[in-house]
Amino acid sequence: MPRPSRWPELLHAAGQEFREHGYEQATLEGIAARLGILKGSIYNYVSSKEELLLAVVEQPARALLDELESLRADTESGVAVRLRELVRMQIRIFSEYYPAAFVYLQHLGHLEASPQFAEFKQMDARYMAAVEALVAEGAANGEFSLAAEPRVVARAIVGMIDWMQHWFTPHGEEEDLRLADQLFALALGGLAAGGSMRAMLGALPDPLTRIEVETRR
Amino acid sequence: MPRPSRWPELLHAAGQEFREHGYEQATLEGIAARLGILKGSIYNYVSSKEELLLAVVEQPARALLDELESLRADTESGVAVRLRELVRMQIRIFSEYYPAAFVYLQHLGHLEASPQFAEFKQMDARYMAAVEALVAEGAANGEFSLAAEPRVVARAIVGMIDWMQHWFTPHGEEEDLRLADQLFALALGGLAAGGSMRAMLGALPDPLTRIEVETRR
DNA sequence: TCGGTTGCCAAACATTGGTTTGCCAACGGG
DNA sequence: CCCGTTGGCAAACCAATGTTTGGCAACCGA
Repeated sequence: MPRPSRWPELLHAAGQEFREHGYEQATLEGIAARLGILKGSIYNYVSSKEELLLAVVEQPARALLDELESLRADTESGVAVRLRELVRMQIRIFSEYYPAAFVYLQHLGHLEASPQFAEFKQMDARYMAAVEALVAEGAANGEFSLAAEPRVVARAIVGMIDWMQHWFTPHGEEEDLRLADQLFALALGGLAAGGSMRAMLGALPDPLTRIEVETRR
Repeated sequence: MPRPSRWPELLHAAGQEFREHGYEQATLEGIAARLGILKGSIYNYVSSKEELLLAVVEQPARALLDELESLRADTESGVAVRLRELVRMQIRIFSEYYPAAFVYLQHLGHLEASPQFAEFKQMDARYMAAVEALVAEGAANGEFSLAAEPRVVARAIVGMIDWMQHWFTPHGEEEDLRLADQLFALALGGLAAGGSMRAMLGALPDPLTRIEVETRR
């Protein structure tokens, strides 16, 4: 029988297991079982469990920063448009790298704590700073009219999105986009967005097509 | 030397330790060390580590539901006012039961997974349902004009608040209230809340007094 | 065909950390 | 004053699980 490198499989299996049980609870045995191998064999690919977590989480994290960079390059669009793109992007990446991105969000704490991941802490800080700058820019040029400090606004928006892991499971691109635009509309116009503000929001997604929601929060 | 029951101390120590290291990483030894006793001695108070987590988390969880109940009893105030109270309440409880409430939010997943905590899962579901109902009521009576489904709106608001654990550490009642009202203003009016919507928001908190923010997100 | 490399098995290892047990000192009500 | 209760110590127990080691079979390029 053929013997291709099963590294992608391993990554996938680890992602699944980490998502279902969390990093601590997940066992190398469980991960290995998904490939039909023994736990010891995993050490042909990585030299520790934590390194496996790193590998899983690296892809979505890097994708996030990469796209953020290209978003920064966009100096033509208005701030609101760029913010919408940011929201869309984050949800798209969440879906695209699904189990991995979920794990990333879920273990931000662990990642930032471990000295192994100083790099991630930095990546995260840069991401947060970018969002904050975007908000501040909008406030400065008059597109936004903030009722709260930019730092707080930025964190609230990011939180709204990041908490999504608890109640949303990706089902497809169309739904992802719909959800992203709903969240963006909410961020932009709040609970009153349907009224007088509707005009400046542009075409809003159809609220009649229900978005799937998990029980957990 | 006197021998008072050190149960409160234990609860406090456990809360601290769970917050700093997370439930899995925290060790009974570490908790015991805070009291100057041995880990085995903890079993005079609880019969398992998980029971200790339960005990820590029970207070804030129950407080949350209790206050939610009294909020439901309020049928006089408008929906917006009740929603503001809800936001204030959640942040107040977060601060009041600080280490414990933090642990509660951080381990929602673990709690809901463990069969031990079926009760909590139910509590959480009821809480979420209440928020959703509030949003829907506001949409129905015209106070709100939603740009997204009530389920999504409710979850976004709750997420915005719950994610707070990652960047906010309580420093005092005044600041708590200020933060709560900023978040509420954001939920109600979004990024444009300072403009045309300012009137209907009433007295907004002074955005000049900076709110302390942690580095993490 | 041959030598090295790869991927895995099989089993043992080590250590952490939750849990159990038996005992003892101090306290406090009757 | 005495006995039951409480809270803690000391040490052992034990299970889970991350990690190591040595070997072997399949594959591959030369």
